[in-house]
Amino acid sequence: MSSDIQLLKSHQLTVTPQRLEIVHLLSSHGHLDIDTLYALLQEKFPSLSLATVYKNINLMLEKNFMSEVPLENRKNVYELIKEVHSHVVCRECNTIVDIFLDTKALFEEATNISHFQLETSNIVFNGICEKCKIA
Amino acid sequence: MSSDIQLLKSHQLTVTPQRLEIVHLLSSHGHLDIDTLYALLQEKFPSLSLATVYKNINLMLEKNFMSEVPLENRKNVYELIKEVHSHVVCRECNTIVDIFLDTKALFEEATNISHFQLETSNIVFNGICEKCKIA
DNA sequence: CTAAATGCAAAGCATTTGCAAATAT
DNA sequence: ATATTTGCAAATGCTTTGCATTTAG
Repeated sequence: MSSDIQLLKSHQLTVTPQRLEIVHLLSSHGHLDIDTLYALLQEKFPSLSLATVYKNINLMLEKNFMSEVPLENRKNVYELIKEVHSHVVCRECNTIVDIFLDTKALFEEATNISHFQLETSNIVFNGICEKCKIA
Repeated sequence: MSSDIQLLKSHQLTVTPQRLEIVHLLSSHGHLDIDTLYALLQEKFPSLSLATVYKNINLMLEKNFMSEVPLENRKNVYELIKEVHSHVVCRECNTIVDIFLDTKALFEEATNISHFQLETSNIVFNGICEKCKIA
């Protein structure tokens, strides 16, 4: 898709087929860890090197093109930068869902208590999703 | 301190000098990553093996004696299990502060939006502490 | 005395680096 | 044509494992 090309260019990233596929996979899957991303990329580029995936992830992190989400008991996952949001993780099927919460009050509370000048937050909820709850 | 001994015993952990020092360091420092913990332990036990530190951390995690806190752009830190709380991290001096927030409303909001049965949350605020702000 | 923990060395993963060949602009 | 990226292989770094020795209960 040409919007993916624009997205890469707007972040000063040279457009390569490998990078386009990374963008495509991340926008269709939402969040992926390195190994899953590599496995999916290999379907399209069997000779792709894992080193290339690492290099691109690091580059894209530097360019603020993607972000790294640290999770408990799991490898970090990566997602394209988008509106500020929180995550909900299913402990059973590992599904990660984005949720948009109003965190203003909490942010203020945290500022008042800590006396820090707060800039960002990372909020993750862990539990079990509807499907897994039934099963 | 004998309370540290009781703490270990109550979690079915054999009491060793190395473990007592781990408890002592964690209760005095609050949060430590592996390397810092290892460095501090070596002051008291110069021949301590890093493998022993890893083994103990894993054991203590299993026994729900300590917990692992994943942070952005940093190695995980470890802390003794205590009341549910959130963390505030200074990007300048890396100080980590515990804060006790009322997250009930947010928890409910997240539950309503996601339809997950939520169990735990991990809330981290990043910013700059008072001392570093001035400096 | 028996079970468990420690320390060391080796093994096993994860991530990064260097460089020649290929590709993007 | 030049600069950048890719893929490979080697290097580095982090964590776990196996085993002999020591320590705890």
